[in-house]
Amino acid sequence: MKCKDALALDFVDALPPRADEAATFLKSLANPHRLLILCALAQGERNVSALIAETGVAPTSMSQHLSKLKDEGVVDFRRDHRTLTYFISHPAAVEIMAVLYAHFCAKD
Amino acid sequence: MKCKDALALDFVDALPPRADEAATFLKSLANPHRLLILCALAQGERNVSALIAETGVAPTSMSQHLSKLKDEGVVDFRRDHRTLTYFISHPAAVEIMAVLYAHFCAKD
DNA sequence: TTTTCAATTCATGTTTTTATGATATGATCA
DNA sequence: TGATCATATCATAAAAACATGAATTGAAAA
Repeated sequence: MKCKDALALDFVDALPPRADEAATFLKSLANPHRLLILCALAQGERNVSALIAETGVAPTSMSQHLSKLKDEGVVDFRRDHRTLTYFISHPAAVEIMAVLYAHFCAKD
Repeated sequence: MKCKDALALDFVDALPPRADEAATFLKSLANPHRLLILCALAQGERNVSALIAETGVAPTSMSQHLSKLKDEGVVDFRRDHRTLTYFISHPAAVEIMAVLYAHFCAKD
């Protein structure tokens, strides 16, 4: 039995009871602007102004996206002087981005 | 430099141009019913009736979810007699479920 | 060839997501 | 303490997602 098969059988049983939770988490990543934000944060922590400049997302929209990511535990922030510095706080987010990278960018 | 760091720097550059595509794909997984469907299909191919019985999702809703998964290339089907047999056709879907399993089920 | 059955499509209403402009907070600097 | 700057919240509208019942398709069996 291959490792991959064992894994498949495993999560097939364990995931359904957590489907709501898992779907809510996935949904918090499933937006192009939030992926851009997370790509920026994957390079290192950033304050909101830097994220706005780097991604082109409008300020109000940025606040809402960050708020949603924070609610879901994907990011967190710390206050630095007058600015808020955000960073990725959920390792699964990075792992999922790695899967997306492997399948949407590294194919060729 | 660790492998993880190299990966991070890599997808940070390559993913943004594909953010729309990647987000659309993630969105197609980001629903509790569709996760249930995919967990069932991860065990092996299934026809629609079996999926309905196994997941408790209503027929019309099932059709719509399968249609969305098919549009995004996550599943495909083949016609067997009078029934349609669906199966997972996108390896990234399984990889993402594995990440969800690892973080939402295998913590304890 | 008529009926049956698996599955889809249609039509509709509800909820959720997203964007945007205006306003508010709250820390800092003059 | 009054102005300024970073960021968040409010209010609203438009778009997308989701669920459900009714009608439809199309292959197979009677």
